[in-house]
Amino acid sequence: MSLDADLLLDWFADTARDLPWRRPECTAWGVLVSEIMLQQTPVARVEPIWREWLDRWPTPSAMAAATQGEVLRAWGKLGYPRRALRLHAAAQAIAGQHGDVVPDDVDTLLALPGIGAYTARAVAAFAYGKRCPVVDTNVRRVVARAVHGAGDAGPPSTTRDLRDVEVLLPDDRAAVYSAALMELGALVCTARAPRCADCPVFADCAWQRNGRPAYDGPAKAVQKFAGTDRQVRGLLLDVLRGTTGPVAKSRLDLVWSDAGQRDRCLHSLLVDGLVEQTADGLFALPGEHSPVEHSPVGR
DNA sequence: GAAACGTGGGA
DNA sequence: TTCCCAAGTTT
Repeated sequence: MSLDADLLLDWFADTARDLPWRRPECTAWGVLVSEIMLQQTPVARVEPIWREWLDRWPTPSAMAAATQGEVLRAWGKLGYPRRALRLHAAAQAIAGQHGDVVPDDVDTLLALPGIGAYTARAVAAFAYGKRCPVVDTNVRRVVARAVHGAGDAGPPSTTRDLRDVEVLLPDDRAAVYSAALMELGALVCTARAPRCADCPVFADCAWQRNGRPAYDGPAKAVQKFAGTDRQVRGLLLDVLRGTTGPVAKSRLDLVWSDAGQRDRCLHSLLVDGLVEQTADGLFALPGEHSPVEHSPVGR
């Protein structure tokens, strides 16, 4: 059983959001930037930052010439700032080794930093029209329901997930079909309270035929945030983003009362390359000041 | 395969 | 207010 491609494509043509990275004039670089930003981050928060980035850095080589600190500041509060560092590194690799052209094949894309199974195929499909399965959380949910008749997707398995979608892809317009599958999951077949009355493939849906059973897979782990290192790292980085020059450790000490956790987080940020210690012992975003050579983190 | 990794909005 | 969730990748 499969999902009617014509119904889905017609629905997509009528209903899809007019997102800037879907416009025909958007470059492959614009698509890549959008895909990295959209990893775990909602469209509404990505769109304004994406516009700033494409205005400021319209090509991989333009971004490659920026410092890491500039990139991290421009990333702002999108979250998971290592994505910004990896995108910067990817831009340098594309500029230096691929003639400033975003690669169009999945394996070459996979070799770039920050690009995994989803993003590589999303770029190949959406920027270059390749016929390859593009599987994100939306697609996994749509397939779990409409094809397998389950209440929701179980734990991810890249091999199985790719195969599940591969067999659904039509021979032509496969890239648009993938975009439509994602859009369906984002707008109609949502995690909570799906809008089945508006679904273009309602008639094909195995979950409906099954009597809409509840999800019966293993419980999904809920991520805590308050009090975690993730929160503390975010607070530390936010200080450095908001200042022009390097800051003293005493300034960073103000963001969290637990000294042990605070120092552990600062150290991990240094290890991750998100923060640098300057020659005079201050702390700053990387790439904008002469860094200390050998002795990290004083106390 | 599990855990770590930011942030904010909607229910 | 608390909890869930949002176009994942890396180790």
